[in-house]
Amino acid sequence: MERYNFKKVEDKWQKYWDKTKAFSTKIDRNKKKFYCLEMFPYPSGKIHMGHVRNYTIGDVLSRYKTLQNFNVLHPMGWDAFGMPAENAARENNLDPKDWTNKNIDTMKKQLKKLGLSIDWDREISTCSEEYYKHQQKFFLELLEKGLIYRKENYVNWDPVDETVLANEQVIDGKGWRSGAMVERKKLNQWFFNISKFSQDLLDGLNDLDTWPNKVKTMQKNWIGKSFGCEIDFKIEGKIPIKNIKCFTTRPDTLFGFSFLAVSVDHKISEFYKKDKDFLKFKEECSKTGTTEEAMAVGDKIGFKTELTAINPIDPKQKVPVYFANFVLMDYGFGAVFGCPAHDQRDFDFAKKYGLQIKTVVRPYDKGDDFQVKDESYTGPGILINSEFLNGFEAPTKSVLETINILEEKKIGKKKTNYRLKDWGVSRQRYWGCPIPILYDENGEVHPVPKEMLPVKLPESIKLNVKGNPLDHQEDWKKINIDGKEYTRETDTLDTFVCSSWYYLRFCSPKESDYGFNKEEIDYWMPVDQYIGGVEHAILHLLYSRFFSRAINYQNKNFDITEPFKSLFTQGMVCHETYKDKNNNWLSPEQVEKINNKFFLKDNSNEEVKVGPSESMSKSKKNVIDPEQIIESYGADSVRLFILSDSPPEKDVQWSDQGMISSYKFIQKLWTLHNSIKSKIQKEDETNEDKKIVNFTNQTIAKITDNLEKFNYNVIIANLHETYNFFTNYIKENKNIKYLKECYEKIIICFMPIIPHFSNECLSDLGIDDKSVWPEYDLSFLENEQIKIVIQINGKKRSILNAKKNIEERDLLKIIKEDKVLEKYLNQKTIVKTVYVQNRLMNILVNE
RNA sequence: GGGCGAAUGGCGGAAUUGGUAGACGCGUUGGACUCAAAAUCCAAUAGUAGCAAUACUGUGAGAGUUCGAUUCUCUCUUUGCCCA
Repeated sequence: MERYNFKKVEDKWQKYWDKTKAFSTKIDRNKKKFYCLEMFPYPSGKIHMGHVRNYTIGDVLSRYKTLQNFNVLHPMGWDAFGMPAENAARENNLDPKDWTNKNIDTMKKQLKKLGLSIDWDREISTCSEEYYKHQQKFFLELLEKGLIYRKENYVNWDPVDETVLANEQVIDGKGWRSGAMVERKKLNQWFFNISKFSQDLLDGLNDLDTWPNKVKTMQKNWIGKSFGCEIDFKIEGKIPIKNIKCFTTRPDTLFGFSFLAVSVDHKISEFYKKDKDFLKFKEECSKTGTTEEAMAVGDKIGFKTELTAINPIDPKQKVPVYFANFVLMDYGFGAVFGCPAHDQRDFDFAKKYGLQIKTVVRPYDKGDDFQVKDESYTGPGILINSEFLNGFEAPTKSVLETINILEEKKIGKKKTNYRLKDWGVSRQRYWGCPIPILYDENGEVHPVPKEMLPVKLPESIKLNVKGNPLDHQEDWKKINIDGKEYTRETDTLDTFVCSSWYYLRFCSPKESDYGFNKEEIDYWMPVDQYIGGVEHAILHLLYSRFFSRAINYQNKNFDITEPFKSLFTQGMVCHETYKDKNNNWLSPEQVEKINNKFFLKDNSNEEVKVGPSESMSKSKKNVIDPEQIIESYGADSVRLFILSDSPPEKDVQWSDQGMISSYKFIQKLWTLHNSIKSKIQKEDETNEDKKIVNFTNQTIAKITDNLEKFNYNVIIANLHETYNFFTNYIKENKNIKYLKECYEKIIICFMPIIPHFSNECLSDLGIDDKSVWPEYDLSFLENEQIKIVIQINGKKRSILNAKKNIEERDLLKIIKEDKVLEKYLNQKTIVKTVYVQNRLMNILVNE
């Protein structure tokens, strides 16, 4: 027997799949379709273990569905625009396009080595003109429908990347990519009107049964629907503004009103723009970020105006009006009424400026003399000190009742508010999709005429400039149409726009007139299974759900609101972290394990500090390079390992031991295969023992079930069990009638996991590769002996063999004759028996 | 501070959804082969007691429902993620 040569075998099958275009897909109305999509990668240079895991999971599913005779669409592409390319190009004096395409080349080769069943004919790259020209058309289409608009707005400005960030891209007040503290800056921006669909995006979640609840909850919180009331406050003061509108979710605490706070961008700020103190204050405010989090964490500061606001339900009460840094212009109306006793933020503010703190809610277990002291009380309770509102249960009843009263008195109006804000898509970068807009000499907006699309990115551009390189490209910026001078929009689109519709493009990757072709969309969409990291739970998934709605809006050719029918979020690949004595990160390659302790490879005297296992990242150096691993152990071994150790939705620990053991296991399977093959070739098949038929049917049942439920780690266990069973079985039985048919079925079961190996085994037996997922039949078990657990008073005392479906009284007879059980039953009365057929008998006896 | 999860041997994790807890793998220990090692193969491996058959304890802690709870309910502890 030849040792299993994975290099030869994997190379052979990969070439075969390539040559026969085994995974190319066309519409086939005789088959049910299955669209399996994994989140496409950013071409950063090389694939990492996270990709290996993500794409292996998707590949297992695709191959399984193909074997089940589905028409499977399993495409791959590149999320190819973005800052790393621009930065790398700037540093190394390259063209971002060349850098990106080179990476795509490398990564494509690496993915092919994993043996993925991908239809490479549908490969797309978002930085190609072929792709982004359609995106520009979508942009104009959405603009026409009124779903895109331009406004001057404060933005999150990343001073390192010199670009605008969406709120979602600001994490802990820092840019998600650069990590720099985000600043506030006023800029003219393009916005997608995602908030128009707030309610629809929220409702849509209800239909996504097979999405993880975690993700749905995150989206729900992000959309942040809140129910409350808008209240008009009369204003007294020197400025000609009579009213300020506030939105509140707690109108019931209106009697605890002690100040009114407005955003520095509120329209009344117009009247203070010559006030030096105010301008100074405003400047101060711009240092805090624009996120809610920055507001909550940062210092609460205010600027007192000479204005007073009148409490609409208690006109005697007049309170000061402040500008405050914690009030956001784009939430509600940019004005809030302050009730310090029952809002911690208001409480901090009131303490700082010595404002009144009036308690209007008492906890259930306190009396009406309850007073808020060291912190606000935000829990439930009973309204007090609130005149006609006294006695209402807060907040359940009091909010609704108060709104009714305020509406009656024409002071307030019921209102639903959403936290979700419109999506700012302008980015001051070169390496992105150009926004197809022109400005005339008056700054008026004009869409680029359709026949002039795509607006191509200029080539050989100087990147080494401050800000947006496109801004410096005068010959590109200026354009003359019919004798009129225009200036191009130099901002490019957020790369999240590119990934919001790529799932549509995969259906019609070659369609040249429009982003997709109706017939193909109707057949393939929606994506039946989407697979990716949970880190995209909000951004990418919400944007995609928005985008399909935006296309759908006023478009008779398109009828898809939810792009992803099912979602699966896989866990990360983790590895221990290592540091030397100077706290520098060390890569696993620099470390050597001796007697359970870790030392430097170069200097075995220095012990290495071992840190917790964390998600593999370049910065912590705890990465394992997939290419090297595939080179040493083969794709099947890697696939086997990456699936074996943990459930796919959880994090998995990288383990060299585990990797080696997966590799060895493939070798063992090959040995087994050869033993089985030589048995099969002997013709004297006389042994009619059906144990193997039983085992095979049960195993197929288990694997089918585990595949459906994404229990891929358990399938690897099933594979080991199968190995153990077959190894023992052929040792015991010399000539076996059912071996061949059972073994063939079993190989097919493992095809999704280890495709090269399984195909090689089948072809080695002389079977072509047009395999079909095996059916199973558990009725085979009918006359089998099965094991039944016997409990006495709920404790397991024995396991008996019995015929399947044995009657209770027959089983009881056997129990009474059993020698082991005798001592538990002797001289005792049976009070009750509980019989679970084919599983368990519990006998309750009296002492 | 709020929301949602999670907790099972030395480790990663199984458990037909209320029915044999610890499948399968890693690690460890012992043995075979070998001059030796690696590789490979065989065996053992939750804890306590026992030569053993076996018995008792055991799924973060405590209660409850049930003939029976890792699974359902309540309280608590620890921990993770998301939002603030």
